Amino acid sequence: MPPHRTSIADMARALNLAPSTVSRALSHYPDVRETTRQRVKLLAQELHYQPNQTAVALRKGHSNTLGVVLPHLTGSFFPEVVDSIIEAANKAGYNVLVCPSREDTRQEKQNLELLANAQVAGVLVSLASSTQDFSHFEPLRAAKLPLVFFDRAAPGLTGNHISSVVLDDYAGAYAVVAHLLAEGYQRIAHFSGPQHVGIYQQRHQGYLQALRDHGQPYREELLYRAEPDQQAGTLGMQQMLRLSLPPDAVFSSNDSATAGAMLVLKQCGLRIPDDVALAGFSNATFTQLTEPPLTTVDQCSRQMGQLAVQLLLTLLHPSPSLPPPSPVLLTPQLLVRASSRRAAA
Amino acid sequence: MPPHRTSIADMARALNLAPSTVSRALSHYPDVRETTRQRVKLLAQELHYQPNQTAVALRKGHSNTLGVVLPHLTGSFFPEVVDSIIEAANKAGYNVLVCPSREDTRQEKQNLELLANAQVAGVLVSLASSTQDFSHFEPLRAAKLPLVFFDRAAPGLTGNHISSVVLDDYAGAYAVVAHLLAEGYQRIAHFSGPQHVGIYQQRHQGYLQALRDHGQPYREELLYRAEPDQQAGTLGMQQMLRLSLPPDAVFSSNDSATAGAMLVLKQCGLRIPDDVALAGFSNATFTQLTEPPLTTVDQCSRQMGQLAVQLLLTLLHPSPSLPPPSPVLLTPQLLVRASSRRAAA
DNA sequence: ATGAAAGCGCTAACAC
DNA sequence: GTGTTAGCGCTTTCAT
Repeated sequence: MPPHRTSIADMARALNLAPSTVSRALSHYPDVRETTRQRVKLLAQELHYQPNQTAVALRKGHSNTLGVVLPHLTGSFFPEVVDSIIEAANKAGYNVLVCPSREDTRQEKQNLELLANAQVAGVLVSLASSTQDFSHFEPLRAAKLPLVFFDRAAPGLTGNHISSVVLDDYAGAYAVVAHLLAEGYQRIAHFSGPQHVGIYQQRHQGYLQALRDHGQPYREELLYRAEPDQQAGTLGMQQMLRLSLPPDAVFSSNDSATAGAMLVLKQCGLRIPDDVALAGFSNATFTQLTEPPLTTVDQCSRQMGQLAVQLLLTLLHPSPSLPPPSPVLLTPQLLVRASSRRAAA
Repeated sequence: MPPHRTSIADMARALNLAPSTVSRALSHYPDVRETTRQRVKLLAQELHYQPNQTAVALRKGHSNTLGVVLPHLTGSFFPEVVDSIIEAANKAGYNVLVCPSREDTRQEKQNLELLANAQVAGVLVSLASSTQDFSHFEPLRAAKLPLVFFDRAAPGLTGNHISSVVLDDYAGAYAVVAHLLAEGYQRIAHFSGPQHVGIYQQRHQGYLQALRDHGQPYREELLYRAEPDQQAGTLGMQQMLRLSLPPDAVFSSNDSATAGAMLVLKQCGLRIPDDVALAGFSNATFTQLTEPPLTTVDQCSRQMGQLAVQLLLTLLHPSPSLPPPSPVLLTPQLLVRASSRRAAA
């Protein structure tokens, strides 16, 4: 016979009680005689009773699961965020459904539908880089499904059941460029990403403003724009080296692209940071292990995941007195390493 | 009013049909008049009908969700495997619930219960390193819940609804050590992990056998054993350098530990591979970016994830004619890089 | 080819 | 304090 998962009905029968009483005894319902509660709890333990979460979810209208929609699981940033999200969610009694969108808006939309159909209690989203239009969030918004954006948020999408936690990318980028200028670098190139992605736009703006504030001209030929992966770093660096006046420093909006640039420089026999300084963004694991170690900006991945869950939990259990939580802006930390420290001149 | 998700009952009412007919029209049930099917499908599209998966799951006894239990999401191996698992699962119409055990058997057990309660269709598991006893798998086994182990499998746990895909760790380790010996290294140290974890045991055995087959003695002082992370690599390397006869090569059972060893060597002013050669295991992303790039063994992460899902799908839809799938053993590839290539003597 | 009815396991509203 | 009833949305007999 198929090994039977014991149900509330089973226990009710065995104890000569109504299913509702058993249910009440197991939950925090107050008006149950203490002896009854004990009898029920004892039997439940004996039979290893575990509630069928599917049934609970159907009854309650939502499950004990949170959905995460994110661009991908490559690099170290998103895996770290997901890990901390899951840790925080589990601690609060939630499971986590992970849905990578592969940077594709269509997939992102499909993931959101899928999560809605799975009756998740709430959703955590980091936008695909191809997403420019946010209409696929309307159904969630209409259904008032609690939603927290992390790292890549939809600008202007707000509401009582929506919040976000993002990095102050502008400040991070500004700090990098100010540091490079302070070290005496003069021609600072920037490898940026698609401009409709907020984080790349902000990093680009931080770069521009830092140049302006320090009286440096903006040189169009020192900007390279592409989805900032390792290949982009390679191509960008090659292009820069063909200039009649190549840059003496590169600030890349992503560590992977920095890695690509580094490989090109080494192949050309150029020294880092003597000939060209390098600085990136994300604090990827490998940045400490390269030669020289790479200057970068820490993205507070674990803190971001924890905060995102915390915000979502607040949205899930709204306090009638307290106002809905405000969006959170994390201040990133500049990590200066050897790749951008001018050797004593 | 709360925005109402349209249900089958709604559509039945609107079309003057029975819910059962609407359900049949939407599924692949044959005996529905074609015109009826069209009417239903049209309305479903108009109203953006999406089946409530919770209800489907409760009815069917299992959901369209797969569970993944794995040690952690750090490094690059597990994130890559998870990513490929999710990709393959989504393609087959399944969601994925990710449950890290943090290398803790208690958490692993709890995750398994949690997944069982969530009525997942099947489970993919990579064991926590602290797991030595497998009794917490008995309930799954008894419930005949389809189960596929990946990378770290439970030895001896088999059955009609259980399979596995693991790497030939023994062969990988053997290849590394054979390569080091061929390059002329004489005193090859090994950084291993907990011996009850199959993968570390196998890598250790491969190391020993390669030494034996090449007539090399086994020197106990050249073995360092610890959970092989970066810190272990640091400590292990420091310990080795204090020996009167330090090793001229280190084979670490994990790339992170190799990184730790590399940092120590650089601090001591020792050259890689001239003074000490390095080789690791996993093909972590950073191994190509260090100076020198690190020799390692590719773990076929994406292939492993895909295969694991494929096996699980086979278990989910067992063909009455075909036998249950055999465990898969993947042959890893040795990636020789500069960290272990003897400079021309 | 379609309808009626039952039930997956649970909880909440309403008796008493 | 406990029992009775209903219903979450779906699929699947069984009947016609």
